[in-house]
Amino acid sequence: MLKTILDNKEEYQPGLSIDCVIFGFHDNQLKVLLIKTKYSDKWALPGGFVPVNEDIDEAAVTVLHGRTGLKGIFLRQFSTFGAARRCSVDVSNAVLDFYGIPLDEGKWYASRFVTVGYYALVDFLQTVPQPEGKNEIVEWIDHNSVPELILDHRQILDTALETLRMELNLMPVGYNLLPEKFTIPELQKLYETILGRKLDRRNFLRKIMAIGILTKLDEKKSNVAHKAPNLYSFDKEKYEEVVKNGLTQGW
Amino acid sequence: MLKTILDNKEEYQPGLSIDCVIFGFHDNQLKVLLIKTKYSDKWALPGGFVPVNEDIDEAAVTVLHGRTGLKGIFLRQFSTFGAARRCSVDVSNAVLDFYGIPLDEGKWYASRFVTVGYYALVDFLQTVPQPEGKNEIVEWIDHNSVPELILDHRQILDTALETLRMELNLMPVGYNLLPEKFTIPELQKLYETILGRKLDRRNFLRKIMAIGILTKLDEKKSNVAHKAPNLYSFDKEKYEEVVKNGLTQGW
DNA sequence: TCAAAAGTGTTTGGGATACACCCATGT
DNA sequence: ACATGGGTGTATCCCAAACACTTTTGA
Repeated sequence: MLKTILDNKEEYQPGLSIDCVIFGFHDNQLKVLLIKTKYSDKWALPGGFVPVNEDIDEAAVTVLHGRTGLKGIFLRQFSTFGAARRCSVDVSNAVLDFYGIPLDEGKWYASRFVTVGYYALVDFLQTVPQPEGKNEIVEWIDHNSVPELILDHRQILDTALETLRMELNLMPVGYNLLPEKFTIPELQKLYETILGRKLDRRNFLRKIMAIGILTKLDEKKSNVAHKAPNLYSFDKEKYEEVVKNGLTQGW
Repeated sequence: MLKTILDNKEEYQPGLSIDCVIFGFHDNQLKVLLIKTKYSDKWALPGGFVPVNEDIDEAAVTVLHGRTGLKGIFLRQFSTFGAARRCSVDVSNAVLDFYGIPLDEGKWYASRFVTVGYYALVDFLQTVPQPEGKNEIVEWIDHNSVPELILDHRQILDTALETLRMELNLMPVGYNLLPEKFTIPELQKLYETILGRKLDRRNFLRKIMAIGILTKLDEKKSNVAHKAPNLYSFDKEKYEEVVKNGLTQGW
């Protein structure tokens, strides 16, 4: 933890951190994985530091894996936040105080930090939130009910969502956010939730099928009220191809 | 310069730099402002370091102003480059050697750096390239004739252009790249150069006029071969409005 | 039998593309 | 006069948006 890092601070890039906005989808809601530590009454994005001989992308993978147990998922750098006053000495000192670390030992941590923002799309059900030790809680929170966050994390979160909305026009989304088998209405809800607006069912079906990444399964969802919707899965091969080549159309 | 920075290294964010891809437009060519230093046979992007109590955006403005003498121009962060091996010890040692700085004094400089990439769009004719001291040359280079660059600067440049192409769909471009009065064919050449493909004259005119940011002047370009083209200027007010609200269409 | 969600086709309008002719000017 | 680039209008096509009825199932 922090103590360990401070004891080995030469092995970490000074003044640089990673923050991850981890999106999941459940109950037709867009969720964000957030952390609540005992030394602050505000929530925070999961983050970490960058080992000096590790790519920042790798460091982001480490953060993600550390909090979700997931690997090989969609992860993308979207912006770097470096306002001079984005770090508050009060906050860092409170943390040092909580751990009983003297201020001079904690100088590395209390200095000005620039943070690189990444966002990830993960499968809610496969995610096992993993708190580091007993001093924190890791939880999925509905993106509409996100409480006050520390520092500029609210801005980081908003920028991530904005970027995701943009990139929805450039790539297909869903492979990492939905279970293997899903229905078209579920996929549509996902798009609607990300975009924050309603889409027409018929037009959505046509567009999403035109991309050619969906396979209609010979199976219907069971145990549902009303008419049972068909199940679909992604054609992984074609999906990857489209991710590589990009989409032409938009939403 | 470097010596001054090293003597005051506590005032700079360690391991963090700014690199600017400065685009200009002249002779129907997209130009990039590059630097050639005496201590390397390769060219480089203009860059700089980040004072600890300055926003990274401000630091980028400083770099830009330092090299071009320009202020208040279009500047945008596009990506952060943090591969572990993007910095070569050989390169930094060569620089230190050139300045006659002992290796131990130059430790700060020779450590691993992460760099934040910004790109700028500036008016070629208003730009006065400003070398720092006698050890460097600052020059506009046609983006098609960019020589080998140091480190990963080639990748940074390519990513910048890619981003610019993307953002052409989201915002109007030209206010900072063209002189006050310009012709439609000039503006079209600019778009063609950025996009790397030809556009239809008639369709271009219709689309660009539909945005509603151009004012047709009662004036024609003089001293030109063939039919004198009309001069236009940007309606600054509407231009800013569209920059704020974004475009809907694409190219 | 009724309410609620799923499945399916057609029409229409606007934007993108393709295309051709006339005009002005310097050589 | 002619070659070169500038200016303008129209037809077409395709994609996106709008829209209504039928089907299935649980309550």
